[in-house]
Amino acid sequence: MSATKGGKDQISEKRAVFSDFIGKQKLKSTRQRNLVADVFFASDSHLSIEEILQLVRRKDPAIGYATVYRTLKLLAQAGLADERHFSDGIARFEQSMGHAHHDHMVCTFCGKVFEFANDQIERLQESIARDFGFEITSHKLELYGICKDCQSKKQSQRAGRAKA
Amino acid sequence: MSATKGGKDQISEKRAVFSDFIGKQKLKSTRQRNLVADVFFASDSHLSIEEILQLVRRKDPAIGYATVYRTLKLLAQAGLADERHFSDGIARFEQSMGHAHHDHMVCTFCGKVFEFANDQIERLQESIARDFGFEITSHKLELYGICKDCQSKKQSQRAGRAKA
DNA sequence: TTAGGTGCAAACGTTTTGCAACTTG
DNA sequence: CAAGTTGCAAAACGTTTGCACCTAA
Repeated sequence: MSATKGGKDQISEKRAVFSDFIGKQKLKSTRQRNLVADVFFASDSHLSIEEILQLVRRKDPAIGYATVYRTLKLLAQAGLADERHFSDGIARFEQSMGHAHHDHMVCTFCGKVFEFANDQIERLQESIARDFGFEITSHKLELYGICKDCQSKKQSQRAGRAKA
Repeated sequence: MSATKGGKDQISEKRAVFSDFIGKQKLKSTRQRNLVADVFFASDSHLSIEEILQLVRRKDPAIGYATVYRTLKLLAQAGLADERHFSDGIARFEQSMGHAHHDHMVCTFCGKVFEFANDQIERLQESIARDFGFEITSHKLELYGICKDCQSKKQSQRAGRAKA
C-alpha cells in the first residue's frame, strides 16, 4: 500500500521535476517552496494543508498557510500533486507521479484512506458513459465505511461502555 | 430522467413523512418549513441552497438562508433528502425517498447532473471491500465530463479550432 | 537590480450560530 | 404560556488575495 515504490531516488526525481517546472515557468526556487515540496514528497498519504503545515513548521516555524496553499497549487500544476475532496469539506493532496489511476476507500472512524484500482469498474464506467453519449474527463469513486482495524476498535469500545 | 415516479401523491406522502418526523421529534410545523419542504419535494433535480431559496422566496420573500439550511438538514435527518458535494464546493440536495441507489454523471460544461445505476459496479465495490476487510457504509461514484448536448455546443463555440 | 516570493491579515464564499422577536402547541 | 422557530447579522470554516517587505537570480 506504499505510494513510493522506489524509495529515496523517487523523491529526488520528483524534486528534479519540480525544479524543472519552477525553472520553465520562470519562478524561483525558495527555501520554503522546497521545504513544502520535500515534506510532501516524503509523505505517502493524503495530507491536508493543515497537516502539511504542521510537518513543515517542525523545520521552519515561520512558514504560513498561504505558502503551503500556493506551493501545493504549484505542485498540482507541475503534475506532482492531486487535490482530492472527500466528504469532510477539506482538501487533501496526494502524490500523482507513479500512481496509476486508483480509487479510494475512506474509513469514517479513523480517517485513513486506502487506495485500490479495479479495471473492470473502469471499463463499466466507460460503457455507461458511452450509452449516455457522455464524454468522461475524470471520475471519482469513493467507498466510505469502517476499516478492518477500526471494526475491532469499535467493538472493544462498545464492549467497555454498556450504552450512553 | 424524472425523479418522481408517482406524481402528486408521492409529494403528499413525503409531506406526511416529514410531518410525522416533525411530530415525533417534538418540533413544530411552521409555514416556512412546509414551504421549503414543498419546494424541495416538487423539484426533481439537484438543488443548491441558493436555488431552493430563490424558489421559496417566490412564495415568501422574507425567508432567509438560515431557515433553508436548517430545514434541509431536517429533511436529511428525516431521510427525505441527501446532501451531495460535487466538485464545485457547494452542497446540493436531492430527494432520497423512492430513489434506489444511483450514481452521478456531472457535466462540467453546463453543470447538469445525470443519474445512473449499475448493479455490476455495486457488486464489484462490495467484493473489493470484502478483500480489504472493509465494511462499506456508503459510497460515491461520480463521472465528470461533457454531456451529449454540450459536446455539440462546444464544437460550434470553438468552430475555428482543432478538435481534441 | 528587479521580478517574484513571503507572511500577515483582511477578504472570500459557503455554512453555522447567537439572539431578540415571534409563532406554535 | 413555554418551548421552539424565525430572520438577521455576526461568526466560523477552509481558502484566496493585497500588500509591504524580503530574496533569488
